[in-house]
Amino acid sequence: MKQENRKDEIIQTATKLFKKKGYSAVTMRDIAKEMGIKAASLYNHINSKQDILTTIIISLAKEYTEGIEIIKLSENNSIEKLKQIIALHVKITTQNANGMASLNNDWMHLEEQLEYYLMLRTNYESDFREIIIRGIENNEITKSNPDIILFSILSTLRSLYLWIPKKDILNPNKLALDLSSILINGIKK
Amino acid sequence: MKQENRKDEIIQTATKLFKKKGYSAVTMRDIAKEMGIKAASLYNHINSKQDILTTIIISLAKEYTEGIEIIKLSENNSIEKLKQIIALHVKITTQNANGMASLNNDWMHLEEQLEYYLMLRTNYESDFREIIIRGIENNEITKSNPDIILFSILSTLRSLYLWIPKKDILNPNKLALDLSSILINGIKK
DNA sequence: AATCTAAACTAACAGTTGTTAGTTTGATAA
DNA sequence: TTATCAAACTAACAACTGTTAGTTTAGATT
Repeated sequence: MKQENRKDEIIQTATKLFKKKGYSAVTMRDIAKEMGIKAASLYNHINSKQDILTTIIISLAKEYTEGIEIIKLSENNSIEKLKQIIALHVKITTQNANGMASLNNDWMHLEEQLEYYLMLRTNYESDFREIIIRGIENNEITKSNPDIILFSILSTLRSLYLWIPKKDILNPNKLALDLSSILINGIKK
Repeated sequence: MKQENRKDEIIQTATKLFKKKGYSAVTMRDIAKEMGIKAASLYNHINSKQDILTTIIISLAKEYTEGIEIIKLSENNSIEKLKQIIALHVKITTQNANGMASLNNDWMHLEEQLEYYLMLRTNYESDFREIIIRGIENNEITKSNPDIILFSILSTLRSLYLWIPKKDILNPNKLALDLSSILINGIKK
């Protein structure tokens, strides 16, 4: 039977190169060279370059969707839910920092699955926004434009992929706690 | 004499397309088509595709460098300096949101000027970090890992280009104030 | 020993890429 | 009117792109 782990190697290698130069700038020959084989050989394992990108992005998008679904349905208060969202991003990004680069920067090169991806993203942002709005209503969160709060937190979380791989400053749990403190309580003494 | 504003039109058009699809995915024929001319005609005004990218990125990077230089030398306290940095990002991004996409996502495609760009970026981050560290020493800022504070604020500011163009929610001054409040004081009531 | 098969290979394709060379156009200045 | 010239054009290039077809290799199974 076909060894699925060779396919995974290709996806992993592609993901690494996509982070470095972006999807469009990486050629099939680049990916093959990195693995020590010829470009044509890749097609014994994958269908197309486009398929690689789709695999990377959609699987990550689903992880986020499933994660926030659980948080949304939990009984916690709003601040607690925000902390869970922060931990979710730290966890997924720690596991696959390279893939997060594609999710953030190359989603527009999806073709058949572009619309589906956008739906997942819109839903995710809606769920997130809803948690913030409920927090303001419950007097847990400062009365302020929910979109600016959403944007501010989400931007930081979406950029984690750039920082987490750097000289493994911290373990993921400590990072999630520190981030929660800064994003929720601010930095002013 | 050569009309410099035609060159500016090309750079502006390219910047818009670079934001949409990234530098590598945009062809000279794309840029020309958007302007209603042929690709070869672009070369009456610009030297190369690479030159366009360099112009976009280096001019923005210099704006940030000059901005933080002034803030660094001012007599304000640390919190005030942070507010000035936030206002600087809002101002530059409001003026050229499309260009910020290239600065954030396509800097790795710089060639001759890559090293210079990286120097500017490293210096900018060092100045920013130094302001945070002084703030902690002065008891203005919570004792916490300065790199996480830096990362958290800078990620939000670097993502502004994605949000500012959206349905002009706010005028820049109000946005800068709201952002300062959230980033500095947090969101917890 | 013979067969099978996953996974590599070589060779080639049709289309696209950034760019150059040389030419035409049309408005302005002499 | 004529000359000038910025800025468009057509045509072409060599290199590179994703992908396919057909072949070889080498280890495992019969």
